[in-house]
Amino acid sequence: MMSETHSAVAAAQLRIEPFKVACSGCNLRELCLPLGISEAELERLSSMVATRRSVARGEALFRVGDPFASLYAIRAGFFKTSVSSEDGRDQVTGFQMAGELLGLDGIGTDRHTCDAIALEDSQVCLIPFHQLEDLSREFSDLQRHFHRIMSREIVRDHGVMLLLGSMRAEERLAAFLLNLTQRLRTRGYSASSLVLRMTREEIGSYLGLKLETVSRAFSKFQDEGLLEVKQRQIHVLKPEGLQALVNGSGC
Amino acid sequence: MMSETHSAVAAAQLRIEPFKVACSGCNLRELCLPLGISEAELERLSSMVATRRSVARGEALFRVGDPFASLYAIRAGFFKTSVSSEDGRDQVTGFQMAGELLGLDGIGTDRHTCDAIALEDSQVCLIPFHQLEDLSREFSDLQRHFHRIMSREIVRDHGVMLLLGSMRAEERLAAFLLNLTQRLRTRGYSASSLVLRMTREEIGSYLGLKLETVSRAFSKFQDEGLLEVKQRQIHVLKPEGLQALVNGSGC
DNA sequence: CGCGAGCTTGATGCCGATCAATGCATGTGG
DNA sequence: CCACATGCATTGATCGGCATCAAGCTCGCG
Repeated sequence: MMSETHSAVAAAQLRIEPFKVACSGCNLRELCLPLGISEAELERLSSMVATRRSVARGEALFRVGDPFASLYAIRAGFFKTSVSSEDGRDQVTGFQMAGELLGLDGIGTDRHTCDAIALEDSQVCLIPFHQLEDLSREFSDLQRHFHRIMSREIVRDHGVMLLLGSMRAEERLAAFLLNLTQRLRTRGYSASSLVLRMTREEIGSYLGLKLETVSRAFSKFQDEGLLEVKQRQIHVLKPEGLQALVNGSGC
Repeated sequence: MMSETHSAVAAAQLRIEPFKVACSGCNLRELCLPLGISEAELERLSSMVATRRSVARGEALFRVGDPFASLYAIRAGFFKTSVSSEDGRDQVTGFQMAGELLGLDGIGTDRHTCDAIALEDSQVCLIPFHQLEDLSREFSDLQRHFHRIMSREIVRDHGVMLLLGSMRAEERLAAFLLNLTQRLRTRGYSASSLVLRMTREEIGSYLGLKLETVSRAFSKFQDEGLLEVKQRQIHVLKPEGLQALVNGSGC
C-alpha cells in the first residue's frame, strides 16, 4: 500500500498510466462508486476501470465543451468545478475530494458543461461511461447505486441554492466549513483541523461573495473564538458555534 | 382527445384514477421520458405508467420526508419545488411544467427532500421507479435517456447557482423570463405572451430576491419598453433587450 | 359591497461590494 | 543571500443595491 502510493507519486508526471490498484483494493471503496455491490460486480467494475490519470495542480481534468466519454472517480487530490456566463463571470459549483465523482454534467449533451480544475496534484480513475451503462444493465445494485449518486448530486445542488438564495455572508461561510469538515471526517481526517485547498476568491465564488467578505468573515469568526485562522490553516474551536449560525439563531 | 381532456377535468377530484391515454398517444411524448425510444420500449413503458393522479392548485404532490416510490411526469399543469432550512427559510428550487419530471430528489435516500406544490390544477403520470429501473436494464435507449434527464437537471442547477451567485436583480429576472418563454415555446405556446402561474414572492424565492425587488424590476422593464405587465399577464416586447441584460452589457 | 391576497410604490437603512493600501509567504534571478 | 516580484490575504473607508418597513392599490370572490 505504501509502496503503491509512492510509485504513483513518482509517476505523477505521466498523464495517463496503467492502473495499479483494483477497486477491490482501493481504500476509498466505501465512499466511491463500488459501494454496496457484490463481489462479482466489484470484479467486473475493477476490470472496467483500467486507467488512471494524473492532473497537476492548476490543470484541467476537463473543460466546457470537451467531449464526454468517462466519469472520473477521484483517487487522490482535490478539485473545483465551475461554470461561466457569456460575459465571463464565473461561478464555482462545487469542490470535490477523494472518493467523489466528477463528470456527471457531461452525460446530458455528450459534452462537458463545466470546467474541472485540480486544486492540488491529483489522480483520478477513468470510468468509461458506456461501459458503466452496460454493466449497470447487468447488475441492478450497481445501477441503483449510480442512480443514488446522481440524485444526491441534485439534492446537494438544492442545498447550495438555499445557501445562495437565503443565507447571509457569515451563515454561508459557516455552512461551507461545516460541510467541509463533515466530509473530511468521513475520510478519517480530523474534524477540527483542516487546510483549505482553495483561495478566498474561490470560496467567495462558490458562496456568492467577494473575497474580501470571505476574509472578513474568517476574521470575525476568529475574533469570536470559533476558529483559529492562519492563512489556509483552519482550526475549528467551536463547531457548535458555526452550527448555531447556520440554524439562524444569529438573526 | 378533446373528450379525453374533458373527462379528465371532470374527474379532477379523484386523487388517483385509471390511466386513459398511453404514452404512445400522449402529445407530450416528445418532451417527456419516452423521447427517442423504440416502439417495443414505448409499449412496455406505457403499460408501466398505469396510473395518473390529479393535484389541485395549492396541494402537494409530495413533501419533504415522504417515502419515495415513483417519479412523476407532468401531464398537465404547473408545479414548484422548494426546500427549507431548519429555521424555516425556504427556497424555491424550480418551476416545472408539462412534460417535465418530478421526484428525482427522492432516489438518493428513498425519501423526498423537497416539497412539490401544484401552482394550478394539475395531472401527473406515476412512474414506479423500481419498474423504471427494471425496464431500463432491458432497454439501453431508455436507460440512456433517463441518465440524460438526470444529468440535465444537474446542469440546470448549475445555471441557477450562476444566477444566484453572480447576477444582479434585473439580470436574474431577465434570465428567468427568457427561460420561461423558451420552455413555453418548446410546448407550442407564444414566446411573447405568457401568464405567470406563480406569485412575485415565489419568483423572488427562486431568484434569491424579495418580492418588492421583483415587482420593481418588472416595473422597470415596463418603463423601458421591454415588457407589458398587468399583474401576472406578461407581454414580452423586446426579448433581445432581456437577452442583452443577461449577457451583462448592462454593466 | 367589502374582504383579503397579492401587487405596486415610496422612504430609509444595512449588508456586502468596491476601491485602496498594507502585510505576508513563496519564488526567482542577480 | 539579498532584492525584488508575485500571488494571496487582511484591513479600512466609502458606496450602492437590495432589504426592510410602510402605505396604498387592484382584483377576484363570497
